[in-house]
Amino acid sequence: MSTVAKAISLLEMLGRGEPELALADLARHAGFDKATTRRLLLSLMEHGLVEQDEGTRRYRLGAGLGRLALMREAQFPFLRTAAPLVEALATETGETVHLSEYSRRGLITVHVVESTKANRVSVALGELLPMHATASGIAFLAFTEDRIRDTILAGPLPAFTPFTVSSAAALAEQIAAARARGHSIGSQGFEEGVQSVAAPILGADGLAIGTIAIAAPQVRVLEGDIERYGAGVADAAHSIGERLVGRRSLPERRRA
Amino acid sequence: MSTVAKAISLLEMLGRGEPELALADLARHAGFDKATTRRLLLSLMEHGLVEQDEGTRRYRLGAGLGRLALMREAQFPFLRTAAPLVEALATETGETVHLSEYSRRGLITVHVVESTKANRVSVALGELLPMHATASGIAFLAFTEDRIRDTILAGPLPAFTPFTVSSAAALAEQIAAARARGHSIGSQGFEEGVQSVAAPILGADGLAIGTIAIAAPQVRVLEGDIERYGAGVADAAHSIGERLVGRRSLPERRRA
DNA sequence: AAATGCCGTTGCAAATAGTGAAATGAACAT
DNA sequence: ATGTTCATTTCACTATTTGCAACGGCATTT
Repeated sequence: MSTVAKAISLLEMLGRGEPELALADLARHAGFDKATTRRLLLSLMEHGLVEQDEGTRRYRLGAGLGRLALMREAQFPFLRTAAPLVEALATETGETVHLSEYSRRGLITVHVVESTKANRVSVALGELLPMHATASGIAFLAFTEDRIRDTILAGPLPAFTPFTVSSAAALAEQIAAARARGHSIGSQGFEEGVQSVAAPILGADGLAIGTIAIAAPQVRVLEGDIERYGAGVADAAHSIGERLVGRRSLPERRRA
Repeated sequence: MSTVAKAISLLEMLGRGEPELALADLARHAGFDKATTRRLLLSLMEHGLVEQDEGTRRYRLGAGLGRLALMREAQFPFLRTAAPLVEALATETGETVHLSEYSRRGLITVHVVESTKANRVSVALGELLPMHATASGIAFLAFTEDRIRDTILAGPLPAFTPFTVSSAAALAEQIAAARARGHSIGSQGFEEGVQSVAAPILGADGLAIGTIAIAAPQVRVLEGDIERYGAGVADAAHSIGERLVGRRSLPERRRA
């Protein structure tokens, strides 16, 4: 395991769970020596990625992360571009709408507008969505490179509910259906009683860079809603993709 | 230089300037070997902190940074708490209001609401504000630990304009005045023709964790405005501090 | 078309940086 | 007071990281 990987795993550990962690806890959970852990944290603190409470000596994520995230957003305004469409769709449907972006580790929930109804689906910001068990994941897989899709199909497919699609064959089928349809349909794959619909947001190369999804309590999803929602997410995803590609300040690619 | 520090310096390099950089450029600017640079980038990519364009093979900041930043914001909701107050102050004054948070490297601009007037002050999101040359910096230094203040006073004080306070003695005086007044006043220290006023946002321990500032073109600042703005930022900063400390979901500290 | 230059990628020996056990000291609980 | 827990420091050891050099692909130039 590379030193950099260790440092990053500490960051993730600090992100998940308690707002502040003590050195000993971090070392124990990470499986590193206390001395090692501290040196890594010191390096991270040096650059503002981690902060230490002066009083309790405990560690937390630092403001430098926000800075890097802001700079990325300035270079590639995914959230700023997509947020208005997410909000519009939420208003239109009255259900929870969430936006996610692809990263190596999975789909990251970057924006959520929750339904105003009492019985609603809640999605945590920053949550990592499993590729095989969510509508967003399926929608993404349907429009990504073969390499990524194959990796998921080959890997483990843990079941989160009794309804999770956990065979590679069944998953491949769902992906193919989503590709043909333009949007995916997820039924209680990640959380019981939740029905969702998602569409891929395509980048300049025609591959998915994220997804937009509607999630609703199953009991509220009536005849025809799925189709309406499907059209809704597909439209929104399309608009986001177009705005993103148009606004791109990136120099043109070599190969298109 | 630790490996982790090298990796982070690559992140910062990717953040500053061009949205995407080639391996050779990164290696050249960072002063690392091409092979080393690539291996570091590979580690960062593994965790989603960096992404690579499939076509051009160039690197950019990754979505994983946004994830970590979101998790931090969930644990310590600085932006969410402060943003409404920033907006209110901007509406009230009609001038640009910006919010910054302390990090090891300096004050990070995390939120900006620009004036709607044509002649206005623009502040870039994610920008690092120099401690000695901005109203925000002075306000922060006036309410932080001696250690941090002394480090700045001992360090270099580069002049950004002919008006930048660049002697330690003069700076110490400004800091003392700001502490007595409760807010700081900056006059063309960072950018010519810009007048600004800032107040520190205090954390649970009574030390500054960030600042809120109003920045206006000097020509528009009339008799009495400085005092009004000073009271405005001080009030806003106070409200933010109280909400932040109150809402804190952190366990109580050992030492108060 | 052949050649040149640039870039990303890979392999390998040398060396630097990272590692872990143990000791120290400070804070807290009993 | 005493014992326990935790952060911090030290130091010899080892493994990871490093940089050179060579390779192959791609684009532009001769």
